[in-house]
Amino acid sequence: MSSSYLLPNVFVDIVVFSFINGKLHVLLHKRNKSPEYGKYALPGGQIHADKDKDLEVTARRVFKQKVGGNLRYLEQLKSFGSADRDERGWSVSVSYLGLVEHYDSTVLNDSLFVSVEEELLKELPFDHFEIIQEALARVKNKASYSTLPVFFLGQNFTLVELREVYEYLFRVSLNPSAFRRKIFSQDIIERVDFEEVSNNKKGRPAELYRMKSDQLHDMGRVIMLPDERRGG
Amino acid sequence: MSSSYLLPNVFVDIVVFSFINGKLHVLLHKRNKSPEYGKYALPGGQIHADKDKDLEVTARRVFKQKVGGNLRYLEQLKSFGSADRDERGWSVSVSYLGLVEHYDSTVLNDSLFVSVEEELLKELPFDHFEIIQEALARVKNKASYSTLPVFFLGQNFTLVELREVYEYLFRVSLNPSAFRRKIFSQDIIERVDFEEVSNNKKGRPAELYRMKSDQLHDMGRVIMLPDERRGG
DNA sequence: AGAATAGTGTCTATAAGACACTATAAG
DNA sequence: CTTATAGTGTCTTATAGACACTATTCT
Repeated sequence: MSSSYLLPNVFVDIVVFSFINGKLHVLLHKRNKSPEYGKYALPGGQIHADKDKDLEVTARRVFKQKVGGNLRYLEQLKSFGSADRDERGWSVSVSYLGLVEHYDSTVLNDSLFVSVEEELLKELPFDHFEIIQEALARVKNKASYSTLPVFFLGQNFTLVELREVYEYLFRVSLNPSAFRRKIFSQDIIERVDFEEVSNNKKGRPAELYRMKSDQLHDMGRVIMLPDERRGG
Repeated sequence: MSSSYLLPNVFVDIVVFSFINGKLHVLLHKRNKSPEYGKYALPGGQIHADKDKDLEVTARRVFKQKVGGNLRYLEQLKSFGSADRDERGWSVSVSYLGLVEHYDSTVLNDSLFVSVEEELLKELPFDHFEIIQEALARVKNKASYSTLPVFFLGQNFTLVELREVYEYLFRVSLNPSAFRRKIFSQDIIERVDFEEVSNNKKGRPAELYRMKSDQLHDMGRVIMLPDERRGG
């Protein structure tokens, strides 16, 4: 029966990634409660039984309250539950993966974006480093066969911008010609005609594109990964 | 703080698939508690805070206690949590996906295997039908680019058996020649030399193979799916 | 004009699909 | 020998990588 066993604490934590200055960043939030009071950690919270219809609602509410901004993409990542991940006892973290568009500043509210390559992430409280690694693996895996990276960009984007996200994620240099062919062979993006200039740089200005629908789209395989894919 | 909000009930439920008589089956277990006492549902249970180190241990314990047998594969599927999935109030089901080898019988203990095409699955308690659909999607997705289907088969298997699992999952007819080429182009299986006969059927007996390691292996893409892949 | 960046055309290499062919068993 | 099933060889087709070429902007 439901009362015969100790109930674990349940939290919903969110790994929010953004692509800033050519590198992937993860959003951390300063804790306002003990334990680990005042330290930076993944934004998270508990279920409000009266307000939250389901887990995704909890995730969106936590993001809105603690961080704010426009979540371009959200999916459940994985649940982490064990006797020792939290000093208060058995707990479960239902973690979500969110993607947001590039922000000019790297600081907002009590939150900040930190490069995922930052060594200090290993010092995060609880198992939040492990959760971030899982989220990174998910992003790479999904990017390898889908248009996931468009959610790092604005509504309109250039093919060069899109290609650079893939190139960063997989540490490869993609052939511009093959990349365009791959993208166009699917019926997923369309030209934004009006106002086609995009840059304040030199050189030929790039054409602007946008997704035909805001959905994740399978592309079969964007690039060949040497030996990396794995799924959760 | 941990005490300021109502704690949801947390369950661990397992979707166990097996490939029996050419069709995918899911394992159901007769409930020995209310609610839904005596009805069939996914095998599941609660966390034993003293015995269970983490969620996967809980899943394996539940499987062992309620069903028993050799779990060839286990991975976390997804967590389902909402205010109304269980009449007792807010609850979270951390669900797992398990694969077992074909059983001769379809009945054991208080469990039985039911074809995933069975209409009656829609009548399962809670959101168990939805969980099964999610598990099915995961299996198909993962099978489309990996050797996941070997976990439906025994230690040794023939290429025809393996191909038939793929063919069933994707409702396609795969080219035997192309299939062999694909499998052998990866360095993942090896001949079992001794005792190479495999059948009591007519025709040329098939060669036996086994995985070189018991790990899931990425194959890039086994077949082209028309438009189906999606990930969780 | 020259530099810088964006986009195209085309050859080649690789892998998948089609399908006819050979191989090994039972009756 | 016939039938049934397993496995091979090879032609064709689709797609990815390489890379030279054209296009458009700025100074």
